[in-house]
Amino acid sequence: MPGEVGLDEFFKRLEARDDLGSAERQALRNSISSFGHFDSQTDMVKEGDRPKRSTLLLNGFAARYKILANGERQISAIHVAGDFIDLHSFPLKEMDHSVLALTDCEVAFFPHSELEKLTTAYPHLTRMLWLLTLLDSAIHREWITALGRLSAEARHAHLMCELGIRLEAVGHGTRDKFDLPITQTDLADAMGVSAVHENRVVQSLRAKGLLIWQGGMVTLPDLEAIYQLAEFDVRYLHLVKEHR
Amino acid sequence: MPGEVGLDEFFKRLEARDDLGSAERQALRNSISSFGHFDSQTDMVKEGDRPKRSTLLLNGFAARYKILANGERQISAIHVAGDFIDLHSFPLKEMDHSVLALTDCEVAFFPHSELEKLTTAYPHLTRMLWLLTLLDSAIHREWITALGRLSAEARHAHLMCELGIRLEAVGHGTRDKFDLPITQTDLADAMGVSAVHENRVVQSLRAKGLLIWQGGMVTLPDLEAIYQLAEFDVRYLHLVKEHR
DNA sequence: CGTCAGATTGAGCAGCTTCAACGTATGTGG
DNA sequence: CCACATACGTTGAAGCTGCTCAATCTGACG
Repeated sequence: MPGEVGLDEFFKRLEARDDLGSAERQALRNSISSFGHFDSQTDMVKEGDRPKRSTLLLNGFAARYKILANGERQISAIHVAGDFIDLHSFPLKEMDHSVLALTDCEVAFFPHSELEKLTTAYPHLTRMLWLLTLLDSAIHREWITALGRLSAEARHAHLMCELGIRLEAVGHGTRDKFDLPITQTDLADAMGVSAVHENRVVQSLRAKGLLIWQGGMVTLPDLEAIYQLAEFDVRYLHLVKEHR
Repeated sequence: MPGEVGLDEFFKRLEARDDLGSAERQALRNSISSFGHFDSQTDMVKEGDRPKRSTLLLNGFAARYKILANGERQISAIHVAGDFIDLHSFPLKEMDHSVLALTDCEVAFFPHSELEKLTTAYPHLTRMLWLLTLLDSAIHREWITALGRLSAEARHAHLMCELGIRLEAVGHGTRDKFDLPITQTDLADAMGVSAVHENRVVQSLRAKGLLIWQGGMVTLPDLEAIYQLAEFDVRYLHLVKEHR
């Protein structure tokens, strides 16, 4: 495992929703077969793959995406440190989309055979892993709402709000200031707009004093205002610790 | 339980992905606390609710939705017979969206206490329930792609293709002919367009000979053509039986 | 200093929206 | 059995959001 990254973000993400026992934590650690690295802009898994392991993102940013007939790309999820990028491939078996490293990424691999053992021996841990995939699902629904009914500007604002909270929850920055070393072109493919329009959206948010974004660092100077513009309600991220 | 509905659709939906043992089937049956009915256009669960049970749709159509600040509605999922409408509330605890009965609905209730027992005693069954929520997730991703990158016409076509397959898989009609007793206004809120435009989309698909929709019955006269228009690839529904 | 990826700008166009009206089928009360 | 109400579908016209194409700018890097 690279010296500077570990499971801290992953455990923080889990413990934000429910306590883990030390046996559970150890069982998770023991389920890791190896660690790895992906260069920026390389595929971590591909549509049609049948992974024998799931990949936990320790550091960096990744995106799930599909390519359309005309070559356009739609990003359906952006993943940060502490997220599994393909835990769903454990029950689902076949990937129905690809996952791209948006930056250099450090990862840990969990063989499905080990995950299956976990589901037999640790029911509560199983529900916690299930929960992680349900959080992805909740975020998907929020994106659907944003894509269907919000303007591109509100949608971009919404994503900034979401990433701030998600990154803060794993100790990477704060809800109003965090690293986001990815391009406007990548964001455009998540927002369902052209790169040109995405740029106009960013400029409009800047002009309104709601977004500072330079050198891969995002600052949201007026959280209350951007939350209102984005109709952002943090509850869909389920950051409440309780028995799961 | 009403005489005309049962768990057939649910078991078909599961068995399309993996075999169930008779003990597992029985355990599922025994987990039902009661049956119920919802009138069309009533909420089955509401955003903010903390359900103590999950609801399996035995018959009818339901939709997950969120309401926006300006009163607009976005539907993020359409559920058919055999679908759990809120299985995710078991690990997630709090509903981050509401679910509406689009038609009269017959349901079965599974108390979370019973589901928790299942996750302790039946690891494989637990993974199958997990799988069901992952199928919802896969559909969410497909909707995100459609909302972000397809025209309203292709998007509507895509939904027709999807519903055909999903309904066929539970024995309600065939992929090219099935009941869909819901309004264009409801569909518009799923497609992320205005009711007026949704109507124009429907007419355009009719004019192209790809859609017949009258009296709540959908026929897709040229499956190959509509699949191509919609860029529909059935694989995201994971209708493959294998060890999960 | 040249190169290249990414960001920015302008201009014209297409898809979808809004508003408003009208059509059509079904049901209900007098 | 008619008068009316209601829900849903359909149509037209004007306007805005976001698109495409094409060019230009900027900063990082070899």
